[in-house]
This record gives sequence, C-alpha cells and structure tokens, in this order.
Amino acid sequence: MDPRYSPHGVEERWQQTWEAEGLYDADPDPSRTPFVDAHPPPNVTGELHMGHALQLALGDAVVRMKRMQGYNVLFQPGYDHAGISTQAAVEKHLERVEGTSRRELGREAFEQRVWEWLREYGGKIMFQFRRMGASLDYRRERMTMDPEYVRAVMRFFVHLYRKGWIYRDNRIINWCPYHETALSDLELVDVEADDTLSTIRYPLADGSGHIAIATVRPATIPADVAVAVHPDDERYRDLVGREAIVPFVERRVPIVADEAVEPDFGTGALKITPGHDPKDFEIGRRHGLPELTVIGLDGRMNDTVPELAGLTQKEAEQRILDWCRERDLLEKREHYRHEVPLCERCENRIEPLISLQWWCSMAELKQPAIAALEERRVVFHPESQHRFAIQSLVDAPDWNISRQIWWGHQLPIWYCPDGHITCQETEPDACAECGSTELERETDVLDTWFSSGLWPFATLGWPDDTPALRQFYPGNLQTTARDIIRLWENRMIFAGIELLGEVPFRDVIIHSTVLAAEGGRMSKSLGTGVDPLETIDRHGADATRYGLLKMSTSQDVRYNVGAIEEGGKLANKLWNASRLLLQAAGGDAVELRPRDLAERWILARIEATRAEVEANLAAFDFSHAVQELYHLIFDDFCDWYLEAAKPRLHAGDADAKATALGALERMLKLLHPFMPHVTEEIWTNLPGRETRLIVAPWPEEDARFAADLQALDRVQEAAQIFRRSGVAVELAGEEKRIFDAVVRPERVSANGDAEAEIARLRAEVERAERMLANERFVANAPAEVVDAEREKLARYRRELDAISG
RNA sequence: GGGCGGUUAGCUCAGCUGGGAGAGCACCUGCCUUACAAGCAGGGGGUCGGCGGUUCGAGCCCGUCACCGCCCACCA
Repeated sequence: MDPRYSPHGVEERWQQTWEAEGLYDADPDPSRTPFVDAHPPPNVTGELHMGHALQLALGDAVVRMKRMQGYNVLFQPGYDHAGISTQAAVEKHLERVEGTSRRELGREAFEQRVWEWLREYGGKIMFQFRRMGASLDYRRERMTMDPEYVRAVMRFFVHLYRKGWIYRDNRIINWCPYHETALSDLELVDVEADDTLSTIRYPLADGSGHIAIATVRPATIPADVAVAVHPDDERYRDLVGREAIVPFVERRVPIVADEAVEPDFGTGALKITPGHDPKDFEIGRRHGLPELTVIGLDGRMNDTVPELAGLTQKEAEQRILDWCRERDLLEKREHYRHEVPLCERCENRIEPLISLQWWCSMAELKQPAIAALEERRVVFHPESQHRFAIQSLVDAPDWNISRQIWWGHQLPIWYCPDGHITCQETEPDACAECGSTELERETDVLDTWFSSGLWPFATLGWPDDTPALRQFYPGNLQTTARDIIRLWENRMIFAGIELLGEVPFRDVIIHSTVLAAEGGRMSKSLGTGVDPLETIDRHGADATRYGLLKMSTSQDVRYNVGAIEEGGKLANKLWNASRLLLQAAGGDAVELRPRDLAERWILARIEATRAEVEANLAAFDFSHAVQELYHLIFDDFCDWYLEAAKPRLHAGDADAKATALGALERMLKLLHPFMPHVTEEIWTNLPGRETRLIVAPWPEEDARFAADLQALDRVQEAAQIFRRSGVAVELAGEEKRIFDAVVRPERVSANGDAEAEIARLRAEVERAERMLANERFVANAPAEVVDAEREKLARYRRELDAISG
C-alpha cells in the first residue's frame, strides 16, 4: 500500500465495479421498504457544474446510508429534454457546422436532426454523474421525450383538458424574438439597461391643452388606446373622462383613472398600450380598452400603421419622435437607466406581445398542493423555504404551457376546418364534433416543465400500473436548488396529487447556492465557474463530495477549495491509519474485543458519532455530519487511540489488532455515504472481505460502550497539563501506560511554560469563583449550569495543584 | 417596494432552547517520533457590523441603523 492515498484509478474502478455488480440497481421487492430519491434530471445537453455536484453529494449521501440500512433504494437518473435550450443548441450547431437552419429543414427533418444530435453529443452528463460516485440506477435512465414518457405527458394534458382546466386565450406574453417563442415569467432575467426616457405631449381632444406622458418605447405609441392617471392625483383630476389625441396616428383615446399608475414617476400620466406592455394590458382589461398590436413576432413594426410597416423599432421610434418634434410635442428626452427583462438563454430583450396561447388554470389544481404543504405531508428544508413554497403556490398565476418551438411535446390538440377542437392522447381519426377527417395538429409544444412535473411517476411507468410504480411511489426525498421550487417542485406536487392522489415525496432539501470564491455567481461565461470535473481530477470525487457537503451550510456559500482539500486529507489519513493496522502483526480477526481504557473509549466515541451522524442526516445537516467524522478520525482515532494502541499492536497482540480493525470497520461504514470510494477501497483490504461496503449493514446502536466516553478524561487532562506546562501529573496503571504511549514524555522537550499555565489557570479559577459568588447567578441559572461551573472550578483547582505541586 | 439569507480570527465558515468565543486553512515555535511532513505537539491572532434595550449574565432575545447577496414585483 502506498503511503500516500491517490484517488486516481481507485475511484473509477469502484464506480465501474459497483455498477457492474448491480449494486445500484433498484428492483421492486414488496418485502422491502423502499427509499426513493428521484434526482433532478439535468438538461440532456448539460454539463456537470458545482450545483449538480453538490446535489449529487447530498442525495447520494442519504441514499447510501439508507441502502446500508436495508432499504430498497431507488436513486432515479435521467434527463430533461429541455425544449428551448436543446433546440437552440442544435440550431447553433446546424448553422455553424452545416450552414443550414431549422427553417430550411422543416419541422420533421429538424426533429430528426435533434435526435441525431442528441445521440452524438447529448447524454454526456450521466457519465459525469458516475464520476461523482453517484449511486443512481443507471439502467433506469429516462428522458422526458422517451416514447413511454410522452404517453404520460399526453395523458396529463388530456386529463387537465377534460377537467376544463386547459384553455386558450389571447393574453400578453413574453415573446423572445430570437427563439421566436413565448416564455414564462420564470424564464426571464432582469438586466440593467441604458435607455432614453421621452416626455411627449398628448393634445387634449377639446384643444384645451395637453397631457404629457413619459415613455421609453415611443415606437409603441401607435398602439396606445388610452392615457391613465392615478385617481387621487390632483393635477389630473378634471382630465379623467375626457379625451386625448395619440400623436402620429392622431387617435382620440380616453383618459382613465387607475390605481396602478405611479403619480411620482415621470409626469404621473401613463400611456396605455395593452398590446405591448404587461401592466398596460392589465389596466386595459380593467377598463375594457381595445388591444392593438404594432410590433410583430419578428420584433419589427407590422402593417397596422402602413407608413411604419417593416421598420425596426428604432426606425419607427425615430419617425415618431421626428413627427412629435415638428409639432412641438416632444417635451424632453433624458438618459434613463432601468431594468429590462431578457430571455435567460439568449439574453435578447423580451417583447411583450399579445398572443394566442394555451393556459393551464391553477385555481383548482393548486389547492390540494397548498393543503399538502400546510399539513406538512411534504416538507421543504429549511423551514423558510417551506413558507416560500406555500406562498409561491398561493400566488401562482395561470400557467402558460404553450411554446412556439419545435423540440418538445406537441400539444394533443387537433383542429378541423370548422375550427372544432379535438383533444385526445393519440391522433384521432375524425373531428370529435363534426366528424371531419381533415385534421391539423396544433403546432405548439408544451413548456418543458409540464413534462418535468411528472418525473417521480412517469419514470416508473405511469400511466400503467407497474410493479415499479407500486413499490417506488410515493418517494421520499428531493434535493433541489432554490430557483427550482416554483418551476419544478411545486408542479410535481400538484401533478402527483392530481394524477395519483398522493404527494410524490416527503422531504425536499433546498440546498445552498455555491458562489464563486469572490462572492458572485458561478458562471461559465463570466469565467467565474469552477469545473467540478477538474476538482475531481485534482482531489478526487470523495474529497469533492466532502468539501461540498462541508461548505454547504447557509443559503449561499462561497466556494472554498480548502474544504475540498480537507476532504483529501481525511482520505489520506484514513488510508494511512489502515496501513498501520494492516501492517501490524497479529491475527486476522475483525472484532470488538476491548481490553483497555483507550479501546473502550474509542468505541464509545465511535458510537457517539454514529448517533450524531444519524441525527445530522435526519436533519439534513451534512456539514456537521462530515465534521464530526473528521474529528473522530483525526483527533480521536489517530491521535489518541492509535497512539495508545501502538505498543500492543507492535507487540503482535491479536486482541488489540482485532479491536482496532473492528473499530476501523465501524468508522468506514459511517464515512461511506460521504466518501464512498476510499472507504470501499480500505474495506476491501480488510481481512476476509466478501461483501461490499456499499451494501454492508449500517452499524446498529451499541449501548455497550456508552458509559466509556469519560474513560480517558484523566489521561487527556494530564496530557494537556504536561504539554503546556512540562509538569507531569501522577497517573498509575493503565492510565500511566496510555499517557506514556501517547504523550511520550521522554521525547517532549521543554516546550511547556509552567508559569504561563499557572497564570492561565489562576485566571480561570478566579472567574469561576466570581461567578459562583454571584448569588443571583446561583439563584437564577439552571441547576445544571451552576453544577457545571462548580465542576469546572474543581478541575481548574485540581490542575493548578498538580502544576504548582 | 416586498420576501429570504448574511455581517464572528488574515481567508472560508461553525456556534443547539442566553451561562467559560470555536474549526479548517494561513501564520509562528518545537519535533525528519518505523501509518501519514497532505504528519505530531504547542502558540499568537477576535471591541462577535454600529447604537440602544431586556437580563444576575447577550455572538445568541427585542428595537433601530448600516452594508452585502439572492429571489419577487416592477416606475411607463
């Protein structure tokens, strides 16, 4: 065995072995209790980033412990077809490599090309998941576009349609001119932009003056249908109910009063353009105003106003402003910095447009989900995110489920020439209403998240009643990023309740966001990302897992390579400790045969740590779990116990060796969920291994050693005194033997400073005496606090006596 | 404007229901101790963001202010 542990080769070997030996496999077995974590499916075009790595470390830790505890574990892998981003990636590829485009190919050929492209370039990330050591059942890999999965999606849609919850409506939506599709609010990002705010005078129809409005988008003026002011705005009170004339198109429009207008912004008067602004759209509907559209799907001016037709918005704006300027209607133009919504994928400006889209009514669908969260049948961790999840559902607006792209699940909607709609799972022979056989399918596809919402059961064969579905639904755990709560978690919950009558899982861990070391977002394009694959290459998957779990404490956490290095150190330490044991003479037994104080003490420490780790994991506190193990292995096992045991180990004491190996074995089990590879590697080197650690039974509670936690207290106290002051406290028997073995007084030079130690202890004694002399403290503080203080005082006095003789 | 989280050692972070300020890294000192120098032992370093309050006692509770991050709503 090499004196320095190297994860290279070892990790890949175990990853292959575990998978090849079927140890990740989850097969229905009604005699066993299931434990299910349907892991979030990454985009099929995706690559592993720190968020994935953390998510895998979290989920795999829980799942590995559960597997060792005997549960029938399903850790479900797979991909999301990721409509827009996949389509965009393939389009880019077609353009760059083949000089062709989606449009040139046509829809069917394009879809074919997406599948081909995926076969070639997609699905890489599942190999990166393996490299993390994630014990997913890779045989069960699913993708949301698999034929069986598509069936589930169609079933869901038809189900909602028949319930009357799917409707089609002209509403204002976020249009991405680059992707040429509608986007939900959740697919946008806000970015600061420099604009110009123009103040323009709208003449009053009766010629009595004008009302000035401020706008950053003069190009939309031809679509204005009203001017609005705040009802309490004294300045404009007597204008409400009168009419203004929209410049350029010279249309008479009403002046209305609406609460949504901010009297303090601009002039306090707002032009109302329901066709091109979400807020105006709402105001327009409240006042029954018409909805005009002057900008087309390509982002250019349409032919509503013939002289502007085909112009870019900039050109149209210029024309309109010139027109106003000539008539002295342009009051001023000023620089204006504000936030504008962009498409999160292509970062082009969103065009708010009125468009005919398919919607899913949330009013009824969300109610049982809200109830489930309130009754805590699903619990988000931490608690603050639970409240957020509930609020998000309460606030959830109707869901725009249609997208005007080609890659995705085409809506199961067919139109006949008379405009009748037929909705069914598979292609109908004839119109359900008039029997016409000339049917055309709706070209829109569903929002990617519509299908993701079925993940916990569509992956198990639903809508069929399969053994897997019966065993593995409902599941137990979800590990997710904060920003996915509304997009995904909530939707799985209402879909699961609606379709299967039960919530899909019980606990949702909302994990930290790993920020760049400088504090900003980790972003590939900004160059602030850290590639987990590089981290794995450099430090190992175990170290990466350890580090991510260690650093992931609060809501956001800065990436800290030190935590990963700590994991690497721990692996090396454990490796060398096992080398010591395996090199020692003695028998091959792996048993707990404690004979002395140090042995009973370390077994008590391991037992206490077992309880800690279980408690930490039950609370999803991974950071403290790994810290406990680090402390146990470094400080307790290596620095104390092994040093104490060395003389007997070197003497070839079979009992000592058996006990040491037994203790090591227990520690390996406790650490395995967090650092699976190094623990399995060491486990294999232990004598008589026929089974794998990954499926070895988790240590049972062992009350035998609970009482021995204090066994070394006197020795450790003496060691501290000696090391600090150079004064040897008198010990006898076993205590003396252990003290001599661990401290090795003959080797310690005069490093101690008795004077300083005496001064320190005197100060402590004084402090404790002062506290105990405080009557109000003794009277008010809890008894155990006072007792603890008395014990401290006694100990300090004892130590002081020992040093000053 | 609203919600959430944060401000503790040079850095990254712990500190449970209020009761002697901690860890890892970095730094200094002493040890090349036959498992490990990615080691062992010891040490220096903190007005716990500011102010006020409650309490015998506040990093922790209350109030207030400041700054940082994320999310939401968006002032056209």
